[in-house]
Amino acid sequence: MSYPKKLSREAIVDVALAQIEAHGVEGLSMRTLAAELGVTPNALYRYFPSKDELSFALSDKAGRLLLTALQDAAQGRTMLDAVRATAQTYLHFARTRPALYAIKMSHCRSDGNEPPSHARVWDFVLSLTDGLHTPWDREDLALSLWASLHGLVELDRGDMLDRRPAAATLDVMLDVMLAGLATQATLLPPAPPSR
Amino acid sequence: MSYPKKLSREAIVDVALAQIEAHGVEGLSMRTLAAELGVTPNALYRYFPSKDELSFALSDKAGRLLLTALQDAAQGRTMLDAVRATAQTYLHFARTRPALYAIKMSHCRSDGNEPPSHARVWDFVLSLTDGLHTPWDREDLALSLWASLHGLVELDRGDMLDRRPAAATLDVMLDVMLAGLATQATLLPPAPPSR
DNA sequence: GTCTATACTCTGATAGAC
DNA sequence: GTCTATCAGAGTATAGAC
Repeated sequence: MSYPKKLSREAIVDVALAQIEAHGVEGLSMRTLAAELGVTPNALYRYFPSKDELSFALSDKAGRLLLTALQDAAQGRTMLDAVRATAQTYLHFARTRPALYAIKMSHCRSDGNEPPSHARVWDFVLSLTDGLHTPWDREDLALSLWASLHGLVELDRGDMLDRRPAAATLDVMLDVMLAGLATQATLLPPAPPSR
Repeated sequence: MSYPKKLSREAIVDVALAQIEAHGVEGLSMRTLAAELGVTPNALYRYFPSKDELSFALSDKAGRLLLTALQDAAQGRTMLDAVRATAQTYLHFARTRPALYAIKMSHCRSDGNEPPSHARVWDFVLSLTDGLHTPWDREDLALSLWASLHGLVELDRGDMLDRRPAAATLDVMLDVMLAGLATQATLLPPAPPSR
């Protein structure tokens, strides 16, 4: 046939991810992406109805990469250690792959149904508090942890940390939060396997 | 002369702020802004060399509004109460004026010298821990608080709170952090005046 | 069904006339 | 100090070639 298939959703996503890691999230354009793929811009629209839909797919893929990193960090650790290791890995991921992290977080706003990878990351963060009994709501605790991590990442990205190393501030943040948790925790059982 | 003066930096900033509050940060364009001011787009470039410089000025003004709100909330309270009230006001400001908050936070990245209002907000947050003695670094503690607040705001904005009310999660977050602080605090003196 | 060609509208930004 | 004219680049809709 005359127009052999050149594209696929996977190929587009892969090249797009490479493009945002190389030139930032803002540096992704349908035109340069198409050029990189050796195709005219509108060919992409056979696979993604809009740039937003493409970004959604990128967010999903980035979320899966983040989830894997977090799971690896937590595996085989007791709960408190798992929280620390996960938090450090979260910060490290966001610092070393900022564009990936940014697109993962920038497209979670659901239009109806949540992105699968986003839900799975959230489930994982929530699972970090499995078996922890406190007067506080577990979801609120997990959200507090996540918010603190995300906020630190964002302040770091915006150079708002007053030239301090993010990792040191993270240590203090975790010290305070875990000390606060310990004041009310009635049970800290051995870690269930995280994966 | 043929072209009498119609504009000023203040007038441009005011109309631009109204525009982003009405249509979001993305909804601000030099063209619609100029139209609103009854002027052609390029007239604005006499006052701001680029859109980025304008955004910088908007960020600064928004930062001053936020600072005032936080100072009012803390005034006359003891330290722990001031922290809670400030945090709640911070969240409220970000939720009720999301575009203002977004532009305040999106242009803190300094190209050399920090924006004045950003520095003043940071000084204020830092001052909340005045007189608090713990083994932890005061700047790290203040940054942890700020990061947690900012993160919560961002998760809320992105609909990532799993349909929970942000204010309730904030309460838990503060409970945990303040409990953690209390385990190590050797001195919690009466509040110095916050303004 | 897959891709190309053309074109429309929007954006931020520049050059030079009045 | 503001105007007109213009540019380059973005997303994307439509029509048509194969």
